[in-house]
Amino acid sequence: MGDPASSLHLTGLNTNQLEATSHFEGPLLVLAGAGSGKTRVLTARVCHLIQEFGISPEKILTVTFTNKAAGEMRERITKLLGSEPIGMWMGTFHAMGARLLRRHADRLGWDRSFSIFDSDQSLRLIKSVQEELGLDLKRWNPKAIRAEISNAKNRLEDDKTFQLETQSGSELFIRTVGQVFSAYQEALQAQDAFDFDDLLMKPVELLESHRDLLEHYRGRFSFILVDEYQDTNRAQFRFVELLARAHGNLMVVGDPDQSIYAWRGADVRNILDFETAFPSARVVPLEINYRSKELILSAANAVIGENVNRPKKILRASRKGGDKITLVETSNEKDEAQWIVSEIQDQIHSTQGLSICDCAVLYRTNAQARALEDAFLRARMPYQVVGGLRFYQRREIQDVLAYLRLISNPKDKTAFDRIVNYPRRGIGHTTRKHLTRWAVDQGVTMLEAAGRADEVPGIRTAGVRGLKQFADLMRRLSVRATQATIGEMLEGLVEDINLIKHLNNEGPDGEDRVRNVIELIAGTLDFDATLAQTIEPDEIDTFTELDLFLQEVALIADLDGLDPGSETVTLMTLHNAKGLEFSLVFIAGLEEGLFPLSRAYDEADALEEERRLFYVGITRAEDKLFMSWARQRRRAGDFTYGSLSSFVSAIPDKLLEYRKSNWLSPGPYSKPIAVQNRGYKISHEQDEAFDMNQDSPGFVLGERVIHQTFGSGAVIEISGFGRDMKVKVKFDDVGEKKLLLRYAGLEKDWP
DNA sequence: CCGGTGGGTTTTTTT
DNA sequence: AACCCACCGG
Ligand SMILES: Nc1ncnc2c1ncn2[C@@H]1O[C@H](COP(=O)(O)OP(=O)(O)OP(=O)(O)O)[C@@H](O)[C@H]1O
Repeated sequence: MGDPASSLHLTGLNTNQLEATSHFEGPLLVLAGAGSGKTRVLTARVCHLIQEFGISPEKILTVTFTNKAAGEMRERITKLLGSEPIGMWMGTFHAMGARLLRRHADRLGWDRSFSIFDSDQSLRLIKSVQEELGLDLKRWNPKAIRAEISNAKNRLEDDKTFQLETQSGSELFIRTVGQVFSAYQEALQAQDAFDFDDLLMKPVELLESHRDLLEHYRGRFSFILVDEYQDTNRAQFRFVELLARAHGNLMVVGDPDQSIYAWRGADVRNILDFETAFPSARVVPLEINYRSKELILSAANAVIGENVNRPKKILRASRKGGDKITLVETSNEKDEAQWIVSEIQDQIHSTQGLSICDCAVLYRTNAQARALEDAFLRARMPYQVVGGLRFYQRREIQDVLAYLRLISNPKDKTAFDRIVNYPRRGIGHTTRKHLTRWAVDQGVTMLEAAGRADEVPGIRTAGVRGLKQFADLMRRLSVRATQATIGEMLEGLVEDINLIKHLNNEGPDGEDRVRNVIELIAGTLDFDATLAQTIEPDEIDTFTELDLFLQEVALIADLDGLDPGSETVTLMTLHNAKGLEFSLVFIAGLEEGLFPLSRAYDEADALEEERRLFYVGITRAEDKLFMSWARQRRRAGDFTYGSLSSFVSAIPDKLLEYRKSNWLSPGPYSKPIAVQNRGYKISHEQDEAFDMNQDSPGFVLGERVIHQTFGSGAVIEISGFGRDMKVKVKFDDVGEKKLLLRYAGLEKDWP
């Protein structure tokens, strides 16, 4: 045992926190509310295991929600211990899965330099599979199919299981998904690729089907810790269970009230039933919130108390008092954004030591960031947006990365398809068709076929030239890849294909794109695989730097880009805010229909999840919380008229301070509302929205209707009202669909 | 083969 | 409003 005086990680912990931290063997559940120190305890326990119980770091596996969280935790641990926990595996489930697969993918029939497809690439592949199967993209929404496949994988159902379970009695849509699923999975394997969900599902398959590996990793990871356990799905549970079942040294930490990912397969029962799954579990509650002022916490508790479906738990504030929560009514989203910006300015001026990096603006949908950004730009206040369109998802970045992927994995047909004609090489639809057919016949990769384009029947000379040119280029790049660093390679690539010039010729957005590409190169110049923490010292030679670079890039999450030290206000969705804390928090867009989102009205579970999201938002605030809503908001082209979110009514009046924006409470210098609003055109749809009942045909349950694409069917459910009115129709051919009445263009079907 | 145009669809949250 | 796709003329 270490010297107690050196046990830095224990200082300041309360009794329960200490109990959890010093727990040694056997299952441990820390189920506690927001800001009670769950993450801190988990960090401390890792230190304790190493320092007090003498556990070697390489025996420990810690799963966090983001890579960023993993990095920060590693840093904290290093500080607390005075040395780095070398050999410890720490990261997201996806990163751990990828790491495992890098080592053993060959056992499943994949090459170890497999590609990882992000959701965009999955979608592309699904579309191309659909095309091959002759499934119309309009009628069978590829995104819906992707979601269905993704959910299945998160339930650990592979294509065969899925088909078996849905073969009989299922609607046509589901059976179609099954069909696409199989072809999609086949295509993935054919090009040595895994999608995001495979990174969770395949490791389970790997461990279940290979006893020796299971034994090995069970022995290796004698202690397993999982943060944010309330948002794990079935595949993740199984992964943990496989490794931890035998020794039971599993610590999970979470808060059922912060479960906000059920929509992507997370199952809160994982944490609720933990004691059933691991009967000998010790349970430690944490009941003191150290983050938020008492007043904020009271509001949070009142809000979450409205949820029926939850285990009650205690959460008391250690920080007494606090300012009232400011609730501000604004005229529209611009007004709201301006109000927020000027309030931040006021607060910074009036509060000693407060910096703009202590401020965060949270919202329900990414689209809301636009108006906020405008306001911040105009006020010249620095800000950073987390999420939205990611850097690595931008077209020009993906184009460049596709070149790298194809070098790393020549079978990656999705990458090939993306870049074979970018920049233009005169290769079109027909050429591709011939080439694909020939490649399949000969059993060679597309790249090899391109190199032998002159042998392929049916391709015109221009096409042959283009293909050979492309194959040559790739050959040169591959040679260079063996000698140069990634940064150097990228520089060479950009030069070889004249990318900068091409982008500049593209018009107004070109300059931005050029800047992005240059930023990418700059970022790769100092990429160091050993620092990427993805390999063990003895494996360095087994993986190429390129593979690891691509892997890291594929797994980057929105939040990983967040720079907490920089002098900026942070703008992000409520989902991204989970686990973070800020002195000042603004929750924007608190309108009925936006937050909670109108789509959540139909199901009680969905509405409760929205409410938990609100709870997460409120509990991010340390000192002061602001909430705002707008009477009028532009959403996707047309106007919506909102009222204050019903969520707010759960907060006792005495905790709130009501305010109005300048536009709404005209001071001596502000213009009257009527003048301000004149800029907005009153559209026709707006009137429609107001008297939907008169303008749109009223449908009744059981009524027969006809839809342009889906054909005829019967109305089986009606929900929502006004512009949000929805009908569920059971179509004769495509099964059940929920449609937004104002888009659907349904007609009555008179017999 | 390419680029422009126009029509139709979409609106949630993310590893 | 923005995006994606299909179609058409050069
Ligand atoms: N015993 C303690 N004394 C003082 N401060 C503490 C104590 N325990 C935790 N804190 C502080 O409380 C804040 C919240 O801790 P932490 O993030 O670990 O909570 P959490 O339960 O993981 O929160 P959430 O569920 O909201 O993510 C942190 O700023 C942490 O430093």
